[in-house]
Amino acid sequence: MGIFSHAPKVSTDEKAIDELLLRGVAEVIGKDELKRKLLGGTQLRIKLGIDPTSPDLHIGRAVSLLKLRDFQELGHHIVLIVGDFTAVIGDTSDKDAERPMLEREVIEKNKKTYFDQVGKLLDLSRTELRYNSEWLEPLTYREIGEHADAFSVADFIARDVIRRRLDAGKRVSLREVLYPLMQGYDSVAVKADVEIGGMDQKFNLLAGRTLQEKYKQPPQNIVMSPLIDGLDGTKMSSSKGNVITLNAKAADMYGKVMSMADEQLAAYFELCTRTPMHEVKDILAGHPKEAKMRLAKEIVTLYHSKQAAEKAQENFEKVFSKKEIPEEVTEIKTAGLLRETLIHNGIISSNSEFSRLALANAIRRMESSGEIKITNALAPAPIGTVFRIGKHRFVKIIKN
RNA sequence: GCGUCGGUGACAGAGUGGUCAAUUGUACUUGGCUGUAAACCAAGCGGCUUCGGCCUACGGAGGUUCGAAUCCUCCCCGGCGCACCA
Repeated sequence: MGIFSHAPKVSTDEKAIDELLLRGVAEVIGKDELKRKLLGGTQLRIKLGIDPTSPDLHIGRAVSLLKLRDFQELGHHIVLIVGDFTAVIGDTSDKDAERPMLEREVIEKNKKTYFDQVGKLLDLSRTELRYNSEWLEPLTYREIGEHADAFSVADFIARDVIRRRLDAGKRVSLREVLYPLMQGYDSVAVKADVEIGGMDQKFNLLAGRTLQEKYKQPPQNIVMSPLIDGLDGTKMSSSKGNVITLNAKAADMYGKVMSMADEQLAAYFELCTRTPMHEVKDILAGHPKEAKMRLAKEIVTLYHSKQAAEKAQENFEKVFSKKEIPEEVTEIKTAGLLRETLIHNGIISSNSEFSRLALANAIRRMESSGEIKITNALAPAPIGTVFRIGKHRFVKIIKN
C-alpha cells in the first residue's frame, strides 16, 4: 500500500479552511466535525474517484479536482482513484438512461490519458494514485452479498434518477444497484476521511459512510460541489459539445469560454477558477464580454500557462475582432480538389456536407485582399492557401 | 414461463400497404444580426449523383404483394401484469 511516509505539514489557517468549505461547495456532510478535524491539524485522507469512461476529462470534473487541490494545498493527503473497475459497471447518477458496460480495452486506453490531465491541477508527486480494480476485482460473491445487505432496494429506487426512469417505464438493470456498493467500498479500501463529489453523487457518497461503518471505520465526511451546467446553460454533456476538455489547446479553450452563455459566468468563476471571490465580484459587475475574457484567461492559465493565455487572447482578438487568420493554422495535406482534401483529412465527412456548406457560404478562401466564398464543388485547393470553414475552423493546404 | 403492449434517424416521438429518406420537437451544422453570448430570423440535417435519378435505412431473418416502416411467420430485445394456497 502506498503509504505516505514523510511527515506532513498541515495548515490550520482558519480563513483558508472556511474558504475551502465554502467556495464551490453545495453541501458538506458532517461540516462541524470536518472543520474541527481540519483545525486539529492531523493530515486527512481525501478521496476522489473518477471513472475513465472517456479519454478526456472535462471542466465539470475540474470542479472536484480543484477542491481536491484546495485540500492538497493545506497539506492533506490526496487519494485519487481511477475507477477502472467501476467504469465497467457504469454509474447511473448523472444519466437518465442505462449506461452500456464498457469494454476493457476502452477503459485501459482512457485511463492512460488521465494522469497528465489531472496533473495539470494536482501535484502528482504528493498524490496517491490508485485503481479500484485492485480491491474490487478480488471480492467474492459472499463479500458482495454482505455489502449489499447494508442497503435496501427501497433506498435505491427512491433515488430521483431511478424513480424517474421507473415511472417512465424504462429499464433499470440490477447491475446498476451494484455501483454505489463499489464506490462505497472504495472508501473502505483507502480509508477515506473525506470524499469529494458532485451533488449528483450524494447517494454513492453516502454509501461510503454506510460501508465504512460496517467495517468499523469512522464514516467519511463528504464535500459536495454543485453541478455545473454546460457552456450553453443546459446540462453538461460531451455529446452536446457544451463542454471544455482539460487537454484542449489554449486557443480552443479560450474560444470555448468566449462562447459561453453569460448566465454561466458566475458559476464558472466560482467553481472552475480560484480567482479570489472579492475580485470576481468586481469582474462580474463589468461588461459580460470583458468578464468572459478574464474568465477565459484564468482558465487557460490554469491548464496551460500565463503566456499561453495571453497569446490565446491576442489570437482571439485577431481572428474574431479583426477577422484575420490565426497565427497557427491546422495544416492538411492536399488530396487534389478542395472537397477531396477536406474529406481526406476528416475536416468534413462527405461530398454532401461540402455541398451544404458551400451553399451556405460557409467555405471561404482567405486572401490578403479578403475572403473569397467557395461555391463550386470542384474548387481547387492550391498549396499554401488557407481556407476557413464555418466560423472558426481554419486549414492550410500543404504538399502531400 | 404465461398474458399483454411495444422496438422508427443523436434523443423524444408521429406514421400502420403506395403520395416515406420518413410529420414534428429538441440537439447539431451553417448563414444573418452580435460581444465566437443570449434572444431572434433563415437554411440544412443518410450516402452517391452527369441533379434526371440511384443506393442504403424504420430490432433481425424470411415471406405475402406490382409495391412493406406499415400485413404474415420465426427469432432477438424491452415495459407492464400474472406467479404460493386457487
